[in-house]
Amino acid sequence: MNLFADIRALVIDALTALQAEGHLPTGLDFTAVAVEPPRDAAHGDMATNAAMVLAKPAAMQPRAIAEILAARLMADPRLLAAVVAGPGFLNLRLAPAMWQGVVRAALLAGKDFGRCAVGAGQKVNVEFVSANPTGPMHVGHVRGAVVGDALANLLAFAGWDVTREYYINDGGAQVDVLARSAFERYREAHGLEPEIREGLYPGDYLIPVGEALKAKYGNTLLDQPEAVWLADVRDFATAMMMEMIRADLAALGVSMDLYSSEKALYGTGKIEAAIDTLRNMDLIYEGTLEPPKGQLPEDWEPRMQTLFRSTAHGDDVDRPVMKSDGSWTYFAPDIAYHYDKVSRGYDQLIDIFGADHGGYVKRMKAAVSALSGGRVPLDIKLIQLVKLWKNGEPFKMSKRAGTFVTLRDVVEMAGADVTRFIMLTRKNDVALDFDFDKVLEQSKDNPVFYVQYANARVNSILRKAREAGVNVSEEVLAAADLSQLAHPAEVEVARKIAEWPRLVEIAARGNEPHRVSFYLYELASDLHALWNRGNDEPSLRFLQEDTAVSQAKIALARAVTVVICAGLGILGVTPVEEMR
RNA sequence: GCACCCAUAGCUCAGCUGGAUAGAGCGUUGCCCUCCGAAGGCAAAGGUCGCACGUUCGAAUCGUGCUGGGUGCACCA
Repeated sequence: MNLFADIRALVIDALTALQAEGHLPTGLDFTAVAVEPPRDAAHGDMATNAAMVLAKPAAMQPRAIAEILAARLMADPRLLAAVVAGPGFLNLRLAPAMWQGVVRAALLAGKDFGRCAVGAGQKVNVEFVSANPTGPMHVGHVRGAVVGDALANLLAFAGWDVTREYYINDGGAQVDVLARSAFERYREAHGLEPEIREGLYPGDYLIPVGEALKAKYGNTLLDQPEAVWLADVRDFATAMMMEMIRADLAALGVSMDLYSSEKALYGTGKIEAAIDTLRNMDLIYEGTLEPPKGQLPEDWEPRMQTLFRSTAHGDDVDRPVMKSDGSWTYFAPDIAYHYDKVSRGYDQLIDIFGADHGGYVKRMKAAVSALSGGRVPLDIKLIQLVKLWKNGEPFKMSKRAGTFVTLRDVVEMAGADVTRFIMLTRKNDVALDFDFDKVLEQSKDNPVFYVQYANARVNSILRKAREAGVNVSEEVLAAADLSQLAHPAEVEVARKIAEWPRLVEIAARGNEPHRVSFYLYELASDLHALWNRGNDEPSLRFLQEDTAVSQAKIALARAVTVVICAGLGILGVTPVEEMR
């Protein structure tokens, strides 16, 4: 249930009735009519802008519309008051039973409270992480992994049919470098001195790969030329790297539905087919690009290449799909890969990229726009950098890799739950500070702690209630006499709970999982505030002499954790039942 | 030179696809623990929403042009 949607429907009904009675002209478009929480709670429970957005098309004064709408709405028992305010706002005061109904609805729905169908079962593909299979995942990947995973959870919760996908970049030059690096470790495994030349991957994580190569091939590759072993070693090493990456993702609580391989596109005609499709639309041509404006690169020279006319779909310049030597650019298999996703019947594609891929956005959107005939929208989320801090200074060194901080370093130091939550406390296109000292602190400054603490407090209430012999089973709480919850401080909490389904919709529509984190923090604050008021006003404490009253108050608290658990579930964070 | 992102309180940041007097935390200041729910609570001060035009009943939000910061910019992946 979404109380805001319910009340909006009520407003629309009233407007329609007013039309039928001739008080409003017919043919009005109601899509802009909104029912929202007012910024200031003193204005009421909900506010509608109906009169203002309809004033012009109806050729009436906004306040006049608001007046007749208010009179009409007052006939409904669900509303206590409808007051015209300001330029034509209509402030609505809901009957207490409405808020109590929200609490009950939350208890009955449990972990599914807020689940909705705005996605309408549409198929959406979320591609994220897609780290090169050349080493362990590092900090730079963590945020993208968390955002992608949480977004996928969110969309699924809001009624989309979600596929999580990882695109393995195993077709380019970097996996050849990996193979050469691994080969040196293979030689090392045979007691030879490895030659980690400039440009090879120096990390220790390749030592086990060398050992494994030895176990598989013995010494048969030792003195062979690269041409003999490159392909085999490359496949072998890539597979091992992917094992490691899967384990890294698992440590962060991320699992993929599908791993797609770039290499698998080569030699199958898929790239050719995708390019041909574009060619048939007259979007592929042989040509020469203009030199870049401004400072000219030293070695610039005009080159005849195969180009994609991405400018026809919003890009700034056309982009090469084939190099002058006849091999594909990186863009070509990417086009084929996205064509493949489109062909698989997705209604919507989402790519989660690092911020350094900003220059890639327009061409990728152009390709998808062309290949899907404009049918499939592609949303690309660019993930800004995470800056790590420890002891008041930037944290750069990894004990494991020596050079870069790995995902494992972060998860081991902060824990997967804390890492995930903090990574979702900023919108994706803003840089994020991750301070190991602060995220582990047990204080109000730390949003993870604060939300978990709220959950733990409620669990402690439930425990105490049971000890006191109060029945707080799900059934009893859901059936409690909630008319006891009349105090403004309690209604405030119920009001926040009522916002949850609406927030899910907004966050899902905008592909913005970070909204969930902020909402949970606010909800936790409201619960803590109510708890604190119990210090001064014993009547607001959750445990009362009267069992029925206790049950009503505990039902409210329990509803808070229902929402916290649902929200944390979307974030992929485990709720904590007890603080230690 | 071009493209994309960012700019909101002293600091770190929210801000609901255009709504009312722009919010929260930290910090600052002032109150509140002999006891019953203080790993705290209550209250106050603090803003030309980077700047300038424009769109309209109404702009932090949309458009244009600037300023400042970040990122990326020919066959690299």
